[in-house]
Amino acid sequence: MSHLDLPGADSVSTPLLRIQEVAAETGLTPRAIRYYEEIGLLAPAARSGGDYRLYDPADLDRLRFIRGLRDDAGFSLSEIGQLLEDEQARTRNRARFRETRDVTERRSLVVDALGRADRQVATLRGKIGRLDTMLAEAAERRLHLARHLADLDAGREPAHDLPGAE
Amino acid sequence: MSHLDLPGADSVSTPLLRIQEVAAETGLTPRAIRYYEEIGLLAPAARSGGDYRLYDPADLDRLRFIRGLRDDAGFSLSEIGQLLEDEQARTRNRARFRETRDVTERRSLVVDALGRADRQVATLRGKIGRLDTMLAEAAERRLHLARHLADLDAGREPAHDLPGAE
DNA sequence: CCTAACGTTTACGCAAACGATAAGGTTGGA
DNA sequence: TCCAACCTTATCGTTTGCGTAAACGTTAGG
Repeated sequence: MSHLDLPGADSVSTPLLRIQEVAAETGLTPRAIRYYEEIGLLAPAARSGGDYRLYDPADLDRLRFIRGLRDDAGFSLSEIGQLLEDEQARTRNRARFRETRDVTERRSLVVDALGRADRQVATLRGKIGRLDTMLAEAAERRLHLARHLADLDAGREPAHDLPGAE
Repeated sequence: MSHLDLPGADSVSTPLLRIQEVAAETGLTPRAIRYYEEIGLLAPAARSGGDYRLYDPADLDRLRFIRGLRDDAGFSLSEIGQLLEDEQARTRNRARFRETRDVTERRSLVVDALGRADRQVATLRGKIGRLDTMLAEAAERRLHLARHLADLDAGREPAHDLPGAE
């Protein structure tokens, strides 16, 4: 949606990709991509005459997003589904927003979107917070060890505590 | 290890718990706990005469740790196994450290531990970093929405951008 | 027109991480 | 001593997230 796509200008719009190219591009397997479709995580932008799945750049983004959530954040596909539904609702809301002039409806659309954004933020903050706690513990252990090593290398005996002590 | 446990003072040491109490305490199910034992994530501290599994406070910590990694960080049980092995190695190293006076060996033990700590830190930082990116995006969307809502409530038309625009 | 490479649907297979149930032994209190 | 509540091992079932083949249609090039 970064630039205009004139209706009917299919020939110059975007080069639709077939599933294997998409797979290579996203690092997913064709099977995984079809599976994601099966469980409702994405709809391929189009189908060819021979019923081949055809994907546009937006689909690629979506798939990369899914992969990120799966690999990086460790979310389950159903959790990812939730996040994507929010994303979709957001898009629908934007469209609806532009269609109406009714201030009340506009407001409620924005409020709705805000609620979903809050939920996403809260979800992510929760995970990050818990990971931060774990990181802090690990970092502190590391620091103790580094200090101790410095002491050893300076020929000192550890004046402070033992390595790994909390 | 916060206070002394005299050797041979079994009667007053710690109240060993049976699996269901452990389950209630940790939020895991008995089945899950047995399964974790099955795949080598923990060894119950003891068994009763009738072969009941008996757990001590350290086991509880370990189980809570496992649950945290699983639920909060989304690690697989095999990844958790790796982290726990590191933890174990760390404990062994501390013991070995206290047993030796050889400065060279002591140094190598500390270096070893430091390497493991670094790996843990790096792993966690990676995950947190990727989550932070996602959080930033979500937070920015939220901000746009909040601003827009404020505009609407002030009776203004949005002077800046549309809701949800990047 | 032929065919290699790619796609389709359908279906079965598999590892992970348990849940559920069966058949039986243990514990601890009335 | 007896029973309810708890435990044991063992086995099978379930969900998730795909891999892998079968049987067949599509596309694009020579």
